[in-house]
Amino acid sequence: MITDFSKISNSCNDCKDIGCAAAILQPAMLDQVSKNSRETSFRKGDMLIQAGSMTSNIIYLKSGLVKEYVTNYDQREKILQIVKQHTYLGLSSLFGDRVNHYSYSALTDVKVCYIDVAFFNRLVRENGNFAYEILVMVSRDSLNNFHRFMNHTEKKVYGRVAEALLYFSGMIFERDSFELPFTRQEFADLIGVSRESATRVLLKFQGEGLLSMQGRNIKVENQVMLEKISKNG
DNA sequence: CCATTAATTTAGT
DNA sequence: ACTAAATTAATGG
Repeated sequence: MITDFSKISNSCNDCKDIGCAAAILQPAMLDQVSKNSRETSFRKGDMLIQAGSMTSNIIYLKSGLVKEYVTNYDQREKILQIVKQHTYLGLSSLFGDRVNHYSYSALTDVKVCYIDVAFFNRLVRENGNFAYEILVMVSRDSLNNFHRFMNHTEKKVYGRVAEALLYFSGMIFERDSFELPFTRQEFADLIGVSRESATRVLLKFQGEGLLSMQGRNIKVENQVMLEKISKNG
C-alpha cells in the first residue's frame, strides 16, 4: 500500500495505462474520472476484493496480474480466470448485483485505480461509446469463461493442461516462454484437476519435448502439438 | 544492516 | 501422505 499520498498524481488524461473504454472519453470527462478515482498499489499475494463484500468501487487494473476465484465449500479454490492489465474487476458483479461474487487477489505486484461505483454508473449511462466498450469487455469475458468451463466438462487432463499453457502463452503473456505466476496448486485449481495430475502431465509434456521448464519458468516448444492436444482432449 | 537459522510453503513421488 | 527443496520469517549480532 502506498502511504505517501502526496506523491500520487492522479490525472487520467496523461495515464499511460488507459484502457480502450476510457480512451474514448473526452478530456473533460476524463477530468471527472480523475476526481472520482484513486490509484493505489498492492503487493503480490494481497487480496483486492473478498467475495461477498459490497461493490463500493470498481477496480481498474493498471498493471500486473490478478486471479479471479471462488473458494469452495471444501476449502479448495476454483480459479475462474487470470485477469491481465487494462481491464476492470468486478463489472459483472456491479451490473448483476450489489455484492462481489468473486474474490480477487494479486498474482504479481499490481497497480490499480479505484473508481467510485456511483460515478462509474453515471459514466456508463451518459457515454454510449464508453458503455459499448464496457459491454464488449463483459461479453467477451463471459464467452471466454463459458467456453473454458464447457471444455472442462469434456476434456481430459492432457487437453486441459495444454489449453492452460496456450492460454498463458497466447492470451496472458503473448510469448512462448513465461514465468508461471503461481504455484502448481493454483495451476491445478485453474484447470480443475488435482495438483498431482497437473504436475504429472507437465512433466510428461516436458519429457515429450512439447515444452521445457525449470521451476515456474515454462517455454512452449511445440505449440502446434499442444494445440492438437488441447483440441482433441 | 547482514548472516544464520527456524518455520512455512511448494513440488514431486 | 510423505520428503526434499525452496522460499520466507525471525533472530541475534
